[in-house]
Amino acid sequence: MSSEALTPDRILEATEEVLRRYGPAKATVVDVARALGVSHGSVYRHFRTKAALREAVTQRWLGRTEELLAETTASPDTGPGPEKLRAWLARLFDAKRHKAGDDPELFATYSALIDDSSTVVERHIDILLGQVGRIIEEGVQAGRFTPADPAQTARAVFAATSRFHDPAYAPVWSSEGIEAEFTAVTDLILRGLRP
Amino acid sequence: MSSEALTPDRILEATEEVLRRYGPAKATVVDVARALGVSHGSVYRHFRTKAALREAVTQRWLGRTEELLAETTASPDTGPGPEKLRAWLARLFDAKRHKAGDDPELFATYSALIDDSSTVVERHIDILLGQVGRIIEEGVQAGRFTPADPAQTARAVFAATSRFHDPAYAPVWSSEGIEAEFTAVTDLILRGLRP
DNA sequence: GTGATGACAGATTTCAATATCTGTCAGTCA
DNA sequence: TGACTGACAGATATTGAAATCTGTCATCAC
Repeated sequence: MSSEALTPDRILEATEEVLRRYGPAKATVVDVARALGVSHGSVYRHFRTKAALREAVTQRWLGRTEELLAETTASPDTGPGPEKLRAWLARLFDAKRHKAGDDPELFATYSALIDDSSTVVERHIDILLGQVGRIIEEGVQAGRFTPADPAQTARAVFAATSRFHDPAYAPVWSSEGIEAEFTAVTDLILRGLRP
Repeated sequence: MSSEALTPDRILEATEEVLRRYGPAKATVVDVARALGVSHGSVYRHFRTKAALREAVTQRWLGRTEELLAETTASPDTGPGPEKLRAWLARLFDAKRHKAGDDPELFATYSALIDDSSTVVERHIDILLGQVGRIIEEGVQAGRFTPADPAQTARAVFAATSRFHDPAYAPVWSSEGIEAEFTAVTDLILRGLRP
């Protein structure tokens, strides 16, 4: 029926659209197939299970944030160490907050998907931890951070800022003093990292 | 029927027992009344709604942790500032971890109750924040912490250690490197607080 | 009069019948 | 030949009728 070949990418595009429309509870593989004008059997040719399809679309969503933050990680515009780490954390918080605030339903949808895609989430966190680790390493080499194991420190920084990136806390991201709280926590961490 | 007078305390005792037996989804006011050998109308004489009963039993549960930590807060055994704050955070983590690990079902039960007792939880957090604030104040006065607004700093410390006291993270409290992670985060925070 | 009861209305939950969905695969079509 | 289809079995979700629960209150017992 369709003029274009059926590719994993087109299926993911359609899945996103169907999830946006029906939400995670109601979206079915049949819906996705219908949106593409094919039978659901064809979708199963590209994704072995519905869970695999959901994971792929979740990975894609998380990947966008990873790419955005990779820019900050690689950018030479912000100085090494404290400036870059602060910028990175602020950008992560900002990205999450906008995802949650701009389209709460879609955010809730992906939060639900995330709850049963633990492998994908672990991969995502590993990538973010890698970025933080590199920023810390750079800061240590520039003499702006006290020397310490970058991976371990990255984990601590990430854990200490959970409140500002873990979707479980999304409800408080729009509350009154959240910006001040973010600044207070970030300041505390950066003070803890200085030589 | 019963030999003793029906008091709020006896009702809370029975409610805890019923919750332990049936879980939060199945426990009914009728069950509580049956456990006490009275009609459910009598329970409503002491608690206006089932929600009020649940909140009271939740408050009681959280209160036990508050009392435990108040000991550490008031104790002169640990030195002021870093030592006391570290001891307090460790004890909080320990208390939560044991609650979660020793009786996972009961912990899940109270976690569910907590989800719809936001007022009670806010009060609980305020009390804990007050304790941390006092420890910080004491530390500042002893010259062991850098001067700063104690309430604001307490909030930051509490937020930065969420991973080790928020029930949402209970699943990771029994994982491999959690102790090392706790130490890393605590070290980072204490470094950030020093003068 | 104080404290407890249990019948009751409306709200909520349970349960089983019914419908829909997932994942497979033999067969179709170009 | 290789992408695609659609009928199918077993699993999961929906639905609505029946059962249970919450919260009230007229009445009872001491």
